[in-house]
Amino acid sequence: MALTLYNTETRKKEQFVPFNRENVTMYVCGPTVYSYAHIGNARAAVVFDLLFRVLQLNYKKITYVRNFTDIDDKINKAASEQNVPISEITRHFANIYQKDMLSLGNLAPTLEPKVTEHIPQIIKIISELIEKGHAYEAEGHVLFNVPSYPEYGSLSHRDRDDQIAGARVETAPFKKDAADFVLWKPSDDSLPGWASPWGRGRPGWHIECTAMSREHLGENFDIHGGGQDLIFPHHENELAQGKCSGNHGKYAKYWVHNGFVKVNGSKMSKSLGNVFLVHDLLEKYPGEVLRYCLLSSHYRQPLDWTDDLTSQGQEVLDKFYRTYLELQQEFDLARHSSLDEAQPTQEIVDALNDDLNMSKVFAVLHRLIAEIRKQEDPEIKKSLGVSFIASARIIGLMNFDPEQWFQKEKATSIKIDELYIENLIQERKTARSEKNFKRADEIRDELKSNHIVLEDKPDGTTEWKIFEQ
RNA sequence: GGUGUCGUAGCCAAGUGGUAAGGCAGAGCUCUGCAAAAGCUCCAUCGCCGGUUCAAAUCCGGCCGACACCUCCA
Repeated sequence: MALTLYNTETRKKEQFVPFNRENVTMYVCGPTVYSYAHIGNARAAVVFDLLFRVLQLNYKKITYVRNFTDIDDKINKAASEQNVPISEITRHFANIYQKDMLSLGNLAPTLEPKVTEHIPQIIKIISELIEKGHAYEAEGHVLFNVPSYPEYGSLSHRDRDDQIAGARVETAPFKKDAADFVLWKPSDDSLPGWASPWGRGRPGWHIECTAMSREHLGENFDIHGGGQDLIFPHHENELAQGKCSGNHGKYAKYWVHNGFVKVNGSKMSKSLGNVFLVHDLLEKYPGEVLRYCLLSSHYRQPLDWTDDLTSQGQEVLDKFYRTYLELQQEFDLARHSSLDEAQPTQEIVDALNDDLNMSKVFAVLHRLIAEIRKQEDPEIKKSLGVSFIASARIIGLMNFDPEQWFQKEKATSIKIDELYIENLIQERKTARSEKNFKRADEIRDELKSNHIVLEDKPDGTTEWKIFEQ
């Protein structure tokens, strides 16, 4: 089955046909780096990482660009509050972002360009826009003139006339049209700025993505991604700039947008104090659990972040790793190269190609587990097992050695005295061999009251793990 | 006011015309000294009302409800 994607611009699921099969291009709006990434930022990163992986299943070479926005008024504000240069803030949080995204099992994009490294390209595009009559200078600002581009609104499907009625628009007096937006704004001495034909200043919000996508992917590229909130005005404006400057074309061929993360049914916002930071969540859950949760509903649907969701994620991942562990113990998979060469099953690939149908993917993974469990022929079992692991890995899960996975769980939260636990396990073993089940149960209970649960394995050993609450 | 998205079991979530995938939780049984794991079994008629059709969760209309964007935001 060929890859199909839902295109925001046409509002349809379309078959994906790249401009160039030899180099598929994708640009995704990355973070503005002035604080920690929250779980909503993470969703976008995970969704497009998944798409990156799916593209790799279909094509040899993918160029995936995800930018860092490192010049922005929020950054300026943070920098002046802390009395440090903006680069100190942006470098710090860009680093954290990269680490957090890695923890979630995301592959690194091909390129991660920064806005401040593309000022000349930005100035060039703005100059082109002015030359072609799509932009004008006013009081040190340069603005894009929306009426000069009749197709404006084609991406977000908004009719300008209908918008104005109830919208809370504060119009700057120097705008020719209320919808005009800033391409370049002046900086006084207290603000970061760059020399330009219009004086010292800094870029507006949307122009950077036009410049960076053009620099690294060309004037036309295949996929443009981001969160749903970016459709308007960010992507609409970006598209206008892209099509009105340089040569003409489609700009981006497929616009793909992921849905929002909600928290207990309502929007995540600072004022409600319900913003979950990836950084904090990683203290409590393995990155793969968070990844599972983020992938558990279709990427275009809203995702409600709840305790139920994370505990379900933990259960499912444990089940996956339990299967992996059994396979590992039976076949010593790590010793063989079979794992590295293994491919996901065709059914999984088809589900992914169908606009990233993750529910189908998980259904197949669970079915594979059941088949593995029941399979008695070792050769068939091994082959199923290898397919299962390869299939889970293609979506960015099962990157840990299974023993490491369960070991890691032990290490989280709650302070543990391993020696104390091991001693009690020994004592219980002795008690059990003497049929002193009363004492054996006492030990189980005692550990249980300390959040430790014991599991007797078929081979006679006893393992322990921590349970919450 | 404009523009969209959505409403499927306790929870998560597919399915978009032919009589409801999967998972989590739960219940029962098997196995196990106990517990866990594993296996088997059970657990919905798809927000409401009306229409189209031989046939609708799936198409159309109306209503109710939730959410988002139109302002910085993934």
